[in-house]
Amino acid sequence: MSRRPPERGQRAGKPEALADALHSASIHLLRTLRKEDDASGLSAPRLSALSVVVFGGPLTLGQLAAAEQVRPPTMTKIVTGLEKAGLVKRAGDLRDRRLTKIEATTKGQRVLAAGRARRVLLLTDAVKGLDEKALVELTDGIQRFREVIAAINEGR
Amino acid sequence: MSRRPPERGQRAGKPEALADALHSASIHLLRTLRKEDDASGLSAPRLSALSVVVFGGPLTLGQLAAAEQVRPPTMTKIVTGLEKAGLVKRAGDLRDRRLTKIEATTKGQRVLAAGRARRVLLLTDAVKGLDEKALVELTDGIQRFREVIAAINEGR
DNA sequence: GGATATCGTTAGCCAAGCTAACGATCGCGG
DNA sequence: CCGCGATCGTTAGCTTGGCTAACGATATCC
Repeated sequence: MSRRPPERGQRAGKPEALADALHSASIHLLRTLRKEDDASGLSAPRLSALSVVVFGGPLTLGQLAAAEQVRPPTMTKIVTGLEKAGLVKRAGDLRDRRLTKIEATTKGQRVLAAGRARRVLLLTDAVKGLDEKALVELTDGIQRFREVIAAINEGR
Repeated sequence: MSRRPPERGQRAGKPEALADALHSASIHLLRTLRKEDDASGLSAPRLSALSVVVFGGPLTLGQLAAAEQVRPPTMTKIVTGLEKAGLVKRAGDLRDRRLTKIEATTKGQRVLAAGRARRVLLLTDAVKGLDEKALVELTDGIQRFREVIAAINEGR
C-alpha cells in the first residue's frame, strides 16, 4: 500500500496498520533504491542475485533460484544478463549443466562493492537527521522485520 | 540484496550493513506478500495504487502517478487494468481528460479490504511469535524506516 | 544398454517500468 | 474570434522480470 493522509495509523497500534506500514515502506524503499542502483546499471533482482553469488560462493543455478525465491527459468534470465555484463561466469563441469557452478568475476565483486558504497552514501545522508536513539530503534526494528518475514515463510 | 550466511551483520552496527538489511528485508517481504496478494488477483503495484485511490479520494492520473512515484504512462497501464477489473472508474469531466478523476468502485473497496484482511491474517500469525517488546521495537523501527525513506526522497 | 530421474534451458505468455512522440483540451493574446 | 501554446493523458515501442509447459542433456539404476 502507500503513503496516504497522515491520519491513518502512524504508530500502528493495530496489526492491520502495521502490515500496511511494512508493505508501504518496502515498496517505497525499493522504488527509491532502484533509481540509485540504476547508476550501476543493475536492477534490484540482478544486484540481489549478484550479492548472493559474491557472498554465497560458487553455487548452482538451482540453488541460486531457491535462494532468491524465484523459478529456475527466471534465474536463467538473470544469470544470463549478469554473464553478458561480465559480472558472473559459469565454472565447474560445463558439460553436465546440472553441475556447473556460478561464481562472481572480479568485476562483479567490484561492481557490487561500488553499488553498496553508493547506497551507503545515500543512507548516510538520510541517517544524518536521526539521533542515536532513532538509529537504535531502526536497527532493532529491522531485526524484528526479518523475524516476521522468516515466520511467514516458514509457517506454510 | 539477499539472505546469505548469518555471519554478515545481523545487528547492523555499520550503516553499510544497515542499508543492506533494509534492502534485503524489503525485497523479501514483497516477494512473500506477492504470493499472498495473488489470491486477490492483484499485483503489488495495483494493490498499492488502489489503496491510494480508496483512501486518497478521487484524484487525477497525474496525482496518482506522483503518489506512486511512477511515470504517467506506467500509471495509465495500471489504472486501465484496475478499470477492466471493475475496481476503479473514471469520473468527473470525461471530456477534458486532464480533469477526469479516478475513484474506487464499491467492488474496489471490498477487494482492498479483503486483501488487507488476508495480509493481516498472515501477519497476525507471524506476530504470534513476538513478545510485546518486539512488537514495540518493530513499530518504532518502521517509523524510522519511513523517515529514512522520506529523507532520501527529499534530499535530491 | 535402455528407462528414469534430475536439472537447466527454450518458448511463449503477461505485467510493469521507461522514453519519445502524439493528441486533445483549455486559456490567452492578438 | 481564432489560432497558439501549455498541460495533461495516451499510444507506441522497448526492456526486464516473473510464470508455466515443454524440451534436452546427462547421469544413474536396473
